[in-house]
Amino acid sequence: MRADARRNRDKILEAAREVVAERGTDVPMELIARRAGVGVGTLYRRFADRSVLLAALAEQYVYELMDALDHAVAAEPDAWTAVRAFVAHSVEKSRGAIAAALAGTSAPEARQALVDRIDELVRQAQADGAMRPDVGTDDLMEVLNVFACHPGVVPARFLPLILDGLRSSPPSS
Amino acid sequence: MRADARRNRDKILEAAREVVAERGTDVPMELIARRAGVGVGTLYRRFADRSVLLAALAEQYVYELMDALDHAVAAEPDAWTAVRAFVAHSVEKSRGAIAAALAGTSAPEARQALVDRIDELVRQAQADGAMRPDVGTDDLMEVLNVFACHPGVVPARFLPLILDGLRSSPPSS
DNA sequence: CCTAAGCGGAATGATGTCCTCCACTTCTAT
DNA sequence: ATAGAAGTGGAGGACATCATTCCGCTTAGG
Repeated sequence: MRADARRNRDKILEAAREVVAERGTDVPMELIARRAGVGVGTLYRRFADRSVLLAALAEQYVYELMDALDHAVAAEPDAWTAVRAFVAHSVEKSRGAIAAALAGTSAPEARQALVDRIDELVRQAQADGAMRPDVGTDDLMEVLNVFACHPGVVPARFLPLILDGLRSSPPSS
Repeated sequence: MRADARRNRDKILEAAREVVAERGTDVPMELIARRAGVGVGTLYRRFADRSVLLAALAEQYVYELMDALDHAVAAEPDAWTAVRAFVAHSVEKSRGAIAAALAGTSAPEARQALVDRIDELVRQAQADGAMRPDVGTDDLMEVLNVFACHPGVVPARFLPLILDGLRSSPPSS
């Protein structure tokens, strides 16, 4: 593969990440191409069609999220703090792409591994008594997904509210 | 206006409410017509185009939300409890249509009146010390909007979490 | 029973998007 | 330096989706 081709491929993936994050997975291909500064022809040369491009994105994301999780766990001995850090990082960093990564049909085994690891951490946080026992990893994923699919909301503003809602023993009224 | 025509008009509005709630405001007109059990021709006879239909929906909703608010306030002496009741009712009852009602461009004065009344209640709840002082009516509206625009989430599951996050003095970690 | 009001849904035309194709450009190995 | 393989851009064909119109038929209701 020629060096310039590789560069373009990277630019396309980066552009796709941005545009998908902003406008969802069914954004016109031409927008992605333009954002990457290439023609649609080039895009299609690298990714046979939209689904292939999204699959590549998804795979990239799953691995990145896995890394982020590892870092959070390594940096924070407390499970709940790690969950917070991971969620905050993921939402801030990836936005819409999370949807593609988690809800898409690509790389199912890697995705499952990620979900399993998150689940482990969630159970720990619950065992520590820091997180409500009546919400699970699925709920966490759903929250991520809402942020992912709803570009309008400002994560910095709402994430703390939602994370507070996930904590244990809020005043009961 | 003939009696059958009036009936059809009502069926169309009801169908539009359902379909818009499920799939958003840019749902195909034919779907609305089919759900109502009429032909598209009939739909267009009553509502000149999509924007007119949405405006009618929006107006209807704003008044309904206003009613719901009145009821919540009348039934609950406590402001925060009333906020909870109102939000829960609105989300459960209207879903996507809230978006049309609150974000749309129709009936701006009625909408403003509604927002003002909600704001009043929120301030009261905050003055009572039941609701975080660092979130306002705008945030509440945004939450409604997220539920409205994201048909995938189950309100019964997530609303309590979010409302808990809006409450005062959650444990601080 | 007459007729104005109403009705359904095929037809039309406007948009918007995917993806192909090919004449032209750029790399890079020799 | 240069051949030619690899890469590129973007116009355009094919297609799908919808909004809206139109008109021959049906029906309410006086």
